[in-house]
Amino acid sequence: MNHWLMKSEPSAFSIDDLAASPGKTTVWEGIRNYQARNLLRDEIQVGDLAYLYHSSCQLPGVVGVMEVTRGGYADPSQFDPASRYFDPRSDRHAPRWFCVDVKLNRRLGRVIGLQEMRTHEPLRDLALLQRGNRLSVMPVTKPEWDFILSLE
DNA sequence: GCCAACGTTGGC
DNA sequence: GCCAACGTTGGC
Repeated sequence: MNHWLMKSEPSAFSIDDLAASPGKTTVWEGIRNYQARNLLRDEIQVGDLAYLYHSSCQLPGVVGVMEVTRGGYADPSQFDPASRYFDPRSDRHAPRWFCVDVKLNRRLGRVIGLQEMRTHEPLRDLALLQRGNRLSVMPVTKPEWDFILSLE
């Protein structure tokens, strides 16, 4: 089993949205970055766990744990002209973008903030904290995962 | 709202 | 294939 961190702007999709429908599966759609796409398509599998990270908000940080309920499949929104994620250049027979399904495992007791994480030596190599990182889906090692949980 | 750091696009 | 222009992300 692998561990991940997925970013979302809470104004678009937040932990509250996930918590509003317990047990419900959510399509993690709209990722339009090739590096993240490759992770969604090739690496992320059913049973993997992912931290939900709130970005571009008052207190950026990790807010919850999600579980992957379906591995990479063609992101339906790329074919939907009504979707903000529509991509007219994508071909149904060779989809350009992929998504996964997730459900909320649990909300953390508090936000593990970005600045707080920066102060901890065991998180020195955390992908999220590297300079200029803009990936919206990124790997988290098991030790990093456990350390972040220990901060709760 | 600012701006640094990217990624993407497109002319050549 | 290079690279300038442009668009986006995301912390502050």
